[in-house]
Amino acid sequence: MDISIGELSRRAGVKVPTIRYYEQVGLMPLPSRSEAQQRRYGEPEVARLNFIRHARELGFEMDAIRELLALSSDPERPCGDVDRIARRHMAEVEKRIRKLTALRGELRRMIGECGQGRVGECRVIQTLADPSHDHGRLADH
Amino acid sequence: MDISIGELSRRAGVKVPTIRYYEQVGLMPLPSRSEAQQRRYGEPEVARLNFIRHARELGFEMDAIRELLALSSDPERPCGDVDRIARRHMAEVEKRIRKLTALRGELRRMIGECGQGRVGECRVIQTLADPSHDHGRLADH
DNA sequence: TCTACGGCCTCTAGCGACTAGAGGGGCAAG
DNA sequence: CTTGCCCCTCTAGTCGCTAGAGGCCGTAGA
Repeated sequence: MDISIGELSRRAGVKVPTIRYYEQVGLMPLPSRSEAQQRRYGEPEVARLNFIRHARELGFEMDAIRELLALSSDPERPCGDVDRIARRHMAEVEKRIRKLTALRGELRRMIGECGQGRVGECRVIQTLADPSHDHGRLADH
Repeated sequence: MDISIGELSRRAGVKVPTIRYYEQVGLMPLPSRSEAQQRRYGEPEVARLNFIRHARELGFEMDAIRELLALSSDPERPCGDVDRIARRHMAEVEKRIRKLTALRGELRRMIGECGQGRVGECRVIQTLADPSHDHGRLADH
């Protein structure tokens, strides 16, 4: 117990300002304070912050992490909700992969057609200037 | 000629506030104005905005688009720079695809292990709580 | 004793690429 | 005369942080 924010940072692999930010947005609880008003944490906070970091690394959004944290606090609850959140996120990831793969294809084609001549005949520029393409809404990466 | 911002928006497939934003950040030029101070555009602006939209759909960042626009204005220049920008961008896209594919793999494994029991035994929660994983820096999508 | 260092504190602003909203003007049709 | 539509400017919000200013506190070395 009685861990400073710096040590929590080292133990969970999350930067100090990020921890304070998580506190601000309610992902981390308001910690107790030392006499000099410094934050003090314990093992539960280390675990919680590790959970958050790992979920962020897997690309879960903060709202989803909030849900997952709430769900994980009740071990008796059936884990259908957890599963649903994870599947929803995976569907998002797969969508982004499809989108990026399509982009890569078009970029590859475009670059392959560039004959290294002058900009006036450059296929890259011409492709970009051609208004007939439409890839639906602007990309979300 | 003498196209309103609304018609430019329709012709290029870019929302009106976005056009004004592009003007603000210097991607689109300051247009001439009607007597009532409304923006008036011509064909060159339609082409330029289409170029921008298409490049954005391909995921180019605004700085890269600025460069591409500058390069495309000189047809005599050899297009090595254009090619370099496009290749750099494609390398970025490929990096993101690799990252997301790795994430998908881990999500799939995690979800596959969930026995649909209670949260207490849920593999999804356990995997997230396990601090031993480290995927390097937090994901950039 | 002075001073440098490191860690902690709060608060504010910035990133990219928009999007949303407030609050208003002007013009044509019904 | 009112309704609706298009246009204007300006400000603030999105997401998940990150960077910086400015300051406190305690210790260790010269």
